[in-house]
Amino acid sequence: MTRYITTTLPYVNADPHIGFAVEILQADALARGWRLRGEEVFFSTGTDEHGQKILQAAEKAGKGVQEYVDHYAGEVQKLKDALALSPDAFIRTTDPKHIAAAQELWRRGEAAGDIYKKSYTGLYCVGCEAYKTEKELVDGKCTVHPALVLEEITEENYFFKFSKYQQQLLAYLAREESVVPEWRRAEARAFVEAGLEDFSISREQARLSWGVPVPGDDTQVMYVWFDALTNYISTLGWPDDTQGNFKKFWEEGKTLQVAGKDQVRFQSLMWQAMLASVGIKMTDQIFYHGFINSGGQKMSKSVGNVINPYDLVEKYGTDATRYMLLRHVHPTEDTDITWERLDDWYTANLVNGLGNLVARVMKLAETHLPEPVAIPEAGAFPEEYWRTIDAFEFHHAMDLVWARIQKLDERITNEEPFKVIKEDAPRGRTIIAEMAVELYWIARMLNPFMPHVNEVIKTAVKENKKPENLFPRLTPIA
RNA sequence: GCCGGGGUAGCUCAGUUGGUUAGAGCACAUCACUCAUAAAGAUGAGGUCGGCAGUUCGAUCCUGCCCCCCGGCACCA
Repeated sequence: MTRYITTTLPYVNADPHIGFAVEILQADALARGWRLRGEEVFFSTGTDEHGQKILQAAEKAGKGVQEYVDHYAGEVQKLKDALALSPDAFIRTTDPKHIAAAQELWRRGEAAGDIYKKSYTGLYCVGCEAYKTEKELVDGKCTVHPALVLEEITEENYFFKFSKYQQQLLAYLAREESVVPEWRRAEARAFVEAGLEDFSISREQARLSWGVPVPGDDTQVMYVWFDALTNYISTLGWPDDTQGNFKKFWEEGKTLQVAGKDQVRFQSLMWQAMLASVGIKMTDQIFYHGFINSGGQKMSKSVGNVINPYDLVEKYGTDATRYMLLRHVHPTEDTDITWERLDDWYTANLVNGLGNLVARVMKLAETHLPEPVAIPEAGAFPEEYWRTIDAFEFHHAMDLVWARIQKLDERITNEEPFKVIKEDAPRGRTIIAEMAVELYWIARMLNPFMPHVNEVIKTAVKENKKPENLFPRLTPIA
């Protein structure tokens, strides 16, 4: 089976957020896990670069908008090395091919009779040069420009016939697999059952200049997310599909989107309706992760509790960061992360746990085994291991690994090979060899989660050589 | 108000699609110190699984009611 995995695209008006790091790591772990099982995977991610907010942020930073988005797109792309990601494609919504795809999707939606013009009335802030929703206002004023009076403006926009797809969406959501976790599917259903209103998908060019032009109407620009959602198929080469990736991975493969819990409406409803409109298969499965908080609050600059992915990598290293964000962040619930907890996990599970185990086993092996042990055949992972990965239970998959780590530690304590070797050398060597093989197994199971550590341990066992410390101890601050 | 999530060891959190001893890390106590990252290991103690009632041979897990915390209730993505 071929598989397609994609994340949502981060909006490039800030540095990469830890929440996105979690999302892309989950996607990466799945991609690596499924490849390990022998499946063909296409893993895509990228950046969302249009919209008035980005234009304003660029102006505020005193940069040209293209220069600005190039910079942040670069920051996101740096995550690939920092987090050891394995994407097959990186799509930017400013790519000409993507823009052409978004316009083609529009034309086909229009041809299907699902796009029409209607007047839209909203509260417009001249200072922000943007419409404001009631929720964004405090005392009826724009929070950024409280001195200005909001203008009620009416303009003609294009709308998408969302309401037409109520029944199709309900049928889609009836499939158990369509939304994970289960209760989010119920949420989505309740929303659809309550009735759907058509939504606007364009703005006047005069008010939203940084976006994809509406085909055949120079005065209008696509509203950001109509353009952004198209990325999931434009990255595969739709509509031309000269390389056949769209056919292979979207039409014939199993498609999976990974997104944050606030995305249900956009990904499972609006985007699916858009696909239905143009006659493209709906996404097979969408997995929604929870959010990361710190110290009981949302991370924010003003609170000063922001922990960003690059901080983690700098302090703990790439694989340790992957470990912590995949094992200790609950896949679907919100998780609270503090530096104290991170240090705790790092020391307990990696320094004292995995790292120390590798050191003690490989020291014994290197000292007492005349030659490397025979490496076990590939394949034959425990059933439970695949079950947890397929169910997006990354923390449980790793619990299985750590249970084996503890068992091996226990065995060393109980069987005392370092003592046995002195009294009965052949038996001592047998015990140590078995332990080296078990260590190799542990490494193999770490492949989707800690790709570098996976390699280092396997190499150590194959060469019968104790490696450098995998996880240096944190130096306590006096 | 409606919908949803959470309330599990001193702390931070997993888990249980009802079934003999509910798990991890930290902290604490004990053992060991010969293999291992000047520090790793093992063992143990510690929980009326938010409260009350019900269903059941049996409920932390199901049902009802109640209390506390958090999130959502459409064009910010």
